[in-house]
Amino acid sequence: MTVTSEAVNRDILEHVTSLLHARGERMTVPRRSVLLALSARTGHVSAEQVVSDVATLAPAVHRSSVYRTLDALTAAGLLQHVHLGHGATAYHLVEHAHPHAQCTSCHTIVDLPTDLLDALTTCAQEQFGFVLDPLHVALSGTCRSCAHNQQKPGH
Amino acid sequence: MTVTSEAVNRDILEHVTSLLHARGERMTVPRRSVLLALSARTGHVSAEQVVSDVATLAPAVHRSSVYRTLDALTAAGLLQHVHLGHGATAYHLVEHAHPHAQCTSCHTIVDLPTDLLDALTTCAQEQFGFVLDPLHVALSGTCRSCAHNQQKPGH
DNA sequence: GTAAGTGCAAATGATTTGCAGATGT
DNA sequence: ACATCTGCAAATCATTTGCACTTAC
Repeated sequence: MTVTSEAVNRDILEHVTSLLHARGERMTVPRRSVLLALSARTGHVSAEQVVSDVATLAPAVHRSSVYRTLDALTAAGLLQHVHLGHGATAYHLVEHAHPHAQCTSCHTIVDLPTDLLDALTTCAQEQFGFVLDPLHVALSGTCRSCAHNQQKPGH
Repeated sequence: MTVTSEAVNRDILEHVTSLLHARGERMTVPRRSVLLALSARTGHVSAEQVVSDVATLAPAVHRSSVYRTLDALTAAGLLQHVHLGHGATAYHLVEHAHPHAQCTSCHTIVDLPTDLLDALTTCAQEQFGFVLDPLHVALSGTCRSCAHNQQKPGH
């Protein structure tokens, strides 16, 4: 399992490196570390989460380089971010792309199936000419367990 | 028209005052100013927008009082806020409640009909037990004119 | 009179930026 | 070599908070 995931990481690194080169950009220590940190976590990660993960991988890497790397990888189309109502932006590799919803009470992020917003997207497009990007902001509401446990959601 | 809107404001103020009193809270200069500022603008306003509007109405009112008032009015159920992907939170009186979408390119906020997310809301509830609050975060995407003018949306 | 609310200044959290020096290709 | 990146420190933007003082009721 460990060997396999290392192999996967190596493939990812090679792939990303050539993508960056194609854009006249470079593979550097901060970028490598951010990629490792991101692929080590399955889901959505905040920038600060990446910062602290990277801190253990490569302590010399500065917080601002992490932010810049996140931007660079996003520009390269490898990364996406979701704006959460509460708190910081969450990042994830594009492979895991899917819509999200965040519980306003416990702040848990719920993953939604890719097609859940298809009808809405079509509708918004046809009726308003608005081309939705359902991945860019998390929906908001109350998750199953919070909905059961309480009447007055927070925030 | 001016007389009418003053009358409307007076009614709103009376209404809000009694609502606050019912909660053991008070009607104060900052709160009055914030209400006036909010009702003067039809749509969604950022906190900083309110701060600057209030600054002309009542210069002594401090920025932090505006934020606290915005919270208080929200807690009292008179105000709602929408988290926008780009930039600050937008506030609006509950009367104007409806879903929003923000263009990632020009950052315009588009108002959506109240029922547009009904199907999605039902679906999320039935399939995931997630109770959506479609008003709490703005959807994201590209507005009609930006979609026409370009292929590569910003942000 | 007294709790609720305020102004102020300082703190916070997330993110950005200018710049001089380091590094990938 | 030289442009791309980085580390650092400082700046910024939106918002919050502790505290002594006002004010609405």
